[in-house]
Amino acid sequence: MLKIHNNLTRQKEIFKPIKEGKVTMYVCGMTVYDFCHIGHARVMVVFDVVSRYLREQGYDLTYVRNVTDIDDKIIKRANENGEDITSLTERYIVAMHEDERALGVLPPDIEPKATQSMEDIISMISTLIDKGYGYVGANGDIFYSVSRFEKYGQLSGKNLEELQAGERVDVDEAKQNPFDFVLWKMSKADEPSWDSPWGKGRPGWHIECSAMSTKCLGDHFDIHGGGMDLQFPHHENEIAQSEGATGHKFVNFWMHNGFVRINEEKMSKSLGNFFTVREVLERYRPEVVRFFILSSQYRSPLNYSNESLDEASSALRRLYTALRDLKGGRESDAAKPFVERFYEAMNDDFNTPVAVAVLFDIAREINRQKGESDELAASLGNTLKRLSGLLGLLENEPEAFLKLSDGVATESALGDKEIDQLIEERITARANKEWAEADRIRDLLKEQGVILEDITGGTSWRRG
RNA sequence: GGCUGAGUGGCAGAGUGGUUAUGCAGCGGCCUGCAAAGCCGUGUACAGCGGUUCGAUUCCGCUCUCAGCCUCCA
Repeated sequence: MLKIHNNLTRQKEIFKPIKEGKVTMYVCGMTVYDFCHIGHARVMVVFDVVSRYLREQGYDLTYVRNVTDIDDKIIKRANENGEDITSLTERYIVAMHEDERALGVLPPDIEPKATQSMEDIISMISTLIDKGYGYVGANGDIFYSVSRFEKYGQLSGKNLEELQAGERVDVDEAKQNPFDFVLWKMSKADEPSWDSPWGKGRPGWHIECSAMSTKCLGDHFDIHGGGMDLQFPHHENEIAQSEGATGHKFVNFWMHNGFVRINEEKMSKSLGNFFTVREVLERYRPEVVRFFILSSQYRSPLNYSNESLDEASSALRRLYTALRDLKGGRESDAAKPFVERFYEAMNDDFNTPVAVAVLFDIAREINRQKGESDELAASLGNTLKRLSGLLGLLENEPEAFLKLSDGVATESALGDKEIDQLIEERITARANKEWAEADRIRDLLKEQGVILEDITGGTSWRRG
């Protein structure tokens, strides 16, 4: 029985979809004006695992993740580059898809773009105005009147009185209330714009998600996800807009993933302390990054450092080492306790660190069985591969994984053929009990980052 | 200031009212020509102070510390 921590109630609740057997999920995606950083990677990987698991549980899932391709930052960046916003956003959408594929993230079913959803956006704003939630501000922009929406603050646990006490909100004369937010922003002469009943302009940030999610999934859907920082005001505003416009409940389960941190501080564009996915992938293999992300629970903070990535790499090597040299075979009942624990962990709000711990327990059992019962070892190996596959892990060939190293430094070192050649020479030396020569070759390879393992029936190698 | 969340062994990271997380690193042993890998064993961990309890790291209160949101942000 799957339980999900619902941020609307701040507790774990038994997950029950609106329509039996079907799940509808919307995740706030990227604003495409730059490369994705590791924080974005976490959202992608976390909800990729959620979607894989829901499907594995037999649900017919529709997974929507939007692309924000019109916004102030995009306009600013395009101006700085002296290019059209479309050429800017298209370039970064391609880059985002490359990053996703590299990380083994399966694409969402629908990936709507704000610029292609103008009709729905305008229609929702019209409805909001008709229902008295939207008004024309002193500057011509259309605003949402938060005081009209009684439940405003339900998701973030804030109320308007407390918010008034805050000092970080701009006083804008055009608004009736400082917490009112823009639904439609009038464009200046040289800005990209779309026609609307209120004049040429562009949508506010929050309205696009309300419009696209309800368009793709209906007025009421199961899961809405995104980063912690979107909880307020973005998701709060989405609820106000959607429920204001449709008149009924918007989303049942709200899921927010924790931040990636660097030195205990949030990684973000504005702080400038971010690493892009492609920078990290120059140094670590995609699966290592994925393992790193899944080694902590999705709601916890995740501290990024080279040490953590190195550790993820070592840990993954242990799993692949267990899978090495296994024969094929079917899964057996012997795996049952492990399988049960794995599902129990996943059912507990996607507790991937515990699920991963089970993978290590299976690996230990495989290692014990190797030589004892190769059949059982192989069978457990299949279980290990199946379960890790649900996390998008261990999908490479063990030999292939072990023979590659992280980083580019060792790429230019010895090629596989030369390594095999030296190993042959060493095998001959060992056969003649020329230990000094055998050790010389082993040390030589070690200097090149190649570690030998003499196992029964031969010598295998890996890059350390 | 308001509102969240968190403080676990050398590090990372789960979890629990009384019993082994798991991984990385360390130490001892087995295996090995020697290694590597693997297996076995090993570390008096739960921020502090009170309270509830037969018993609390786990529940309650207070204190301290950290992070996040309250402005764009995954």
